[in-house]
Amino acid sequence: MTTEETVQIGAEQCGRLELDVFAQLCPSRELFAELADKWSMLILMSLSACGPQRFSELQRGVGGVSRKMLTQSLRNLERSGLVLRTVFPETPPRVVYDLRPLGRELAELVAPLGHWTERRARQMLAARQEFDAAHAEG
Amino acid sequence: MTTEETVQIGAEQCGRLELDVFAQLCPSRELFAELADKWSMLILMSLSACGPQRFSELQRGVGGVSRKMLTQSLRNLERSGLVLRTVFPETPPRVVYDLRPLGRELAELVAPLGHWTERRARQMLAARQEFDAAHAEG
DNA sequence: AGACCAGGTCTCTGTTGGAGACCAGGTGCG
DNA sequence: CGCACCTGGTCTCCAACAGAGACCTGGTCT
Repeated sequence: MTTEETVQIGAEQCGRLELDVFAQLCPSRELFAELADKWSMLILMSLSACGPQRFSELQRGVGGVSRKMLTQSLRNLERSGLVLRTVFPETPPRVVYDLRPLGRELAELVAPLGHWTERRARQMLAARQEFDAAHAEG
Repeated sequence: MTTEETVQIGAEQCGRLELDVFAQLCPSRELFAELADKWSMLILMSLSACGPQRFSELQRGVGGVSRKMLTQSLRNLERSGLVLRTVFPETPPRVVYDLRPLGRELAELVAPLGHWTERRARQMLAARQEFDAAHAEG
């Protein structure tokens, strides 16, 4: 099976019935690429762990995220129906983000990923040191 | 900055002992950022679903990945102890990648994410259309 | 001799992310 | 009155990064 065939089959399948994240042209791949991103995942985790939050709270909660990326990721999540954005027309303005059912579902799959990373971090860091040491000589 | 320094600073930022993916300078954040990436996740999913694979098989399996990114992602996964790379000194050369226990553990958390995306894709695409329609006028 | 194979690396260029300035417009402060 | 300040963004600029495609290695086949 050639690469072109794979892509074509993937596109056809996605156009008709099957959705396949492995297929470059499948819409589900686009969605997956958007969700399989550190900022999107950290935002979902923060909303899941701490409940509804304002823009600035999220920025503080997700260390190191720029306003630009926070805005962009939140827009995407909102657009795909994972997050609800509510504006309170006060002054100064108040905007609150919360998970919608779809987002809550996803957050429950993403959170374990964060916990796993924390639990296994030392092991992975040790592996890195070993790898780096082994490849320093050669 | 060495890994040691990073760990120390990160540890301080993270409250001395705790690893916290939300903290910008925590080593676990760096690991998380590396894993919360579409290529890394798709590679893990492919290895988990289809077993050990050669470089070119992975490239065919993970639609749209460039050799550069495939190499880079595989190196990272190998470095962190998630993936095992085995070279068979034949001609032409044969290189096989497989999951190590740590990688298999992670793959079992990542796979549901892919399946969820496929299962919910239509719903998310519908939400997008609605969102785009609502924002087209305004 | 020349082409071909796998599994990369190198170079160049277009896209993306981050830093920091700017904006709206209502409020308190002097 | 004039001015700074608040939030939740947007705009601009530059550095970093991802992708496309050329090149490499070195052994076999024609």
